[in-house]
Amino acid sequence: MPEGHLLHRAAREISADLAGAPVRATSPQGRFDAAPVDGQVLLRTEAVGKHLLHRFDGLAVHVHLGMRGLHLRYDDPRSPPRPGVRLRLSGARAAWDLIAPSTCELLDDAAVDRLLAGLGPDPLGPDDEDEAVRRLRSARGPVGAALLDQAVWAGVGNAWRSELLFVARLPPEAPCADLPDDVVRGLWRVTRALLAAGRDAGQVVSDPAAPDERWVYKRAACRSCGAPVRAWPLAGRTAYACPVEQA
DNA sequence: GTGGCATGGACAT
DNA sequence: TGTCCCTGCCACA
Repeated sequence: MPEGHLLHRAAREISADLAGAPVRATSPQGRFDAAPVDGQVLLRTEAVGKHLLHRFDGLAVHVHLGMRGLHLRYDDPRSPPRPGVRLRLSGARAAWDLIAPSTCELLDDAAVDRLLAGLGPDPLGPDDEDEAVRRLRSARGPVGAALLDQAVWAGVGNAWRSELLFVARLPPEAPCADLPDDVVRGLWRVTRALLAAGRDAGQVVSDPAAPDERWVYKRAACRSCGAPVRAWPLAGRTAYACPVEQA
């Protein structure tokens, strides 16, 4: 379930467990060469959008979970890994296993810079509101496509797309170019607030008063007004919207 | 037990 | 736009 808020949560937890000390880095599965960082001090683990970076001196392990990847944490760093673990990072307090990522690779600092250069502002990163607004308003096509474009805003995925656009009462097919500046600012601010709540809760939170509920995502009826939710493919993924409140 | 789908993205077409 | 990918979950049988 890897949208940006969960990567930020993982980064926070991995850093708390492992950063500041040498880590053991292995690939039980054998599909990743962990030797260059094995025994090195993990400076920090950070998330940028949906990307995770384990930072070592001059080198980083870049992880992207894709749709199916996951992390497993073990209190006992000696716990045997399950089959298929691509990367295990272990320290004195815990072990973190990476399973089925779409990307797990070593990057030098220049390659990290290139990666980051391709990403838009992260709602869970430094608040770069003017740049965020500029990128969204200048995106081509509908706002529902722009929100999934990681070069526009980095970290929003399909569940957030539907929920954020509902909260902002915007129809997903509204052209970005037509959105007033203050509307986009409002969307950015609610995105920052809700993703932060989601990071802290470990799940999508689109209504802080009811953190387990969704407004429209994968629902048959709008949680607010009860109208039948509209679901259709938009930018390659299923979009959900209320036909009444997001008209 | 099996098949379809998915909170992702790269790549071919 | 379609397809594939080191999975997990669900519905269904």
